[in-house]
Amino acid sequence: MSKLSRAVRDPVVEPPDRREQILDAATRLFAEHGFTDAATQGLADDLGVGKGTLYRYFPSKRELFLAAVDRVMRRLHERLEQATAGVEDPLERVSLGARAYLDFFREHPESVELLIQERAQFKDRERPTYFEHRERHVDRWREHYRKMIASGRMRDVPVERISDVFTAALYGSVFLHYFGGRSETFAADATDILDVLFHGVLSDSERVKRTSADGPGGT
Amino acid sequence: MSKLSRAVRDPVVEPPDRREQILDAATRLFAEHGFTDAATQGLADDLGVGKGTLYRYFPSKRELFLAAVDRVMRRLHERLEQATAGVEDPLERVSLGARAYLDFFREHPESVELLIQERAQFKDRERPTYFEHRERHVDRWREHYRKMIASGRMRDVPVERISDVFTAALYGSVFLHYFGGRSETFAADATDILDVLFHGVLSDSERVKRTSADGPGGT
DNA sequence: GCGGGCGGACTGACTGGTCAGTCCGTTTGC
DNA sequence: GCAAACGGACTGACCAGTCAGTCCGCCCGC
Repeated sequence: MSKLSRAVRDPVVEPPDRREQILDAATRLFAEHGFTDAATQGLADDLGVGKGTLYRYFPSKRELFLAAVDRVMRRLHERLEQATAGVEDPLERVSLGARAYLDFFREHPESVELLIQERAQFKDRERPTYFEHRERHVDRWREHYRKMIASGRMRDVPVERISDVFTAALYGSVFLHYFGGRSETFAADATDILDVLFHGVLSDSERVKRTSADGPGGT
Repeated sequence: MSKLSRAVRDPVVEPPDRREQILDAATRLFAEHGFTDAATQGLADDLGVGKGTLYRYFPSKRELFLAAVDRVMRRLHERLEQATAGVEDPLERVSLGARAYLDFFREHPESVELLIQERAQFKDRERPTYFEHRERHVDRWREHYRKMIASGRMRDVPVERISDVFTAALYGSVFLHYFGGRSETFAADATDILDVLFHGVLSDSERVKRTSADGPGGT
């Protein structure tokens, strides 16, 4: 009886769980010590399992690491999806997306570390995980820019340029903020970044609605 | 006589030369293989010297690496200085600076790699080299923004926000461009980035001079 | 029911290989 | 001839990955 209910509720420790547990601990450890300095023995110790067990779930340290990075990126994009779900207005969507992007990395600084580690340690990879994921989603964002240009809400600038600069600003902000340490001071707030970016991207008519510019000037 | 003049001009193979040679080779090697996978033996081989010699100039692999990073950053700032030397107009200075910044990293991709490697391998460092250098120079840039705000050429936005977003966009652009591989497509061109950034930063009056915005829109 | 045995999840000591850093013999320049 | 500079063999630490063995839950034959 107790045996049966146990079998249903807590069957030994079902493998999928174990895999996730390993990924959790690995993410933490890799983020804390870096790929090279994170010893698999330490990971096993953290989990309270034998080292051999790790290799039952992942063929190598490298694959384990990459699985952790991939999971992080999947979660980022899920988060973006959630944040923008049901919102129709493209401008609103972009704002929410940017905010969610920054929030995600602020809430999960270990994700930033993992991206850095991937770039640093696996130079051989044709394309880092970050880009693989970005490429799968960037088109949707560009579509929003196109719509806004069509409706006269954005200046007619190549959408690739818009998305590239947006990405660069957000990406750069995440990294600088994460690196810089002095979290409070670096512009991590989406509002600040969007303020600057939008006023380069929005059409005049859209722009005057949200800003009070001032003074004359000349070159 | 020849001894004397030689002692002054070229004492033996002056250590500074040898030191620079080592740094050159180390920069190349670290950038190519990453810190961990760059073996000091390989470096010695590249240079055609014994491994012991390296340790006559640098106390450890770590110090050697950090010296290389530091040199890179010094060179970047020299380059920025040069690029803007003699130019009075603050707007012009900022443009030239941004351009020089991107050019520098495009011409020296190994510098990007070194910055990544530093962050990845030396998590213990209070502040990465990049920031140490940035902090020594950022005030000057902010001064330009202040001037432009005062003269009505920029919107009255906190200068910290301006410099943070500018830095983020440039920094992000360098990294994305470097990572992304497909160099041609990513907006690495300063003109594109500045176009977007300036129109969020410049005052209306300054803005109308350089853009033709269009169409209406509304939220 | 019940015991024997089967499968497979798990363990951790061990191996093989890698390298940073050392150290002393040698060479070079004066 | 004597420093100072150099070379490169050597060592000690470290660690990913392995594998022979253990342990435990379950199933099957009685």
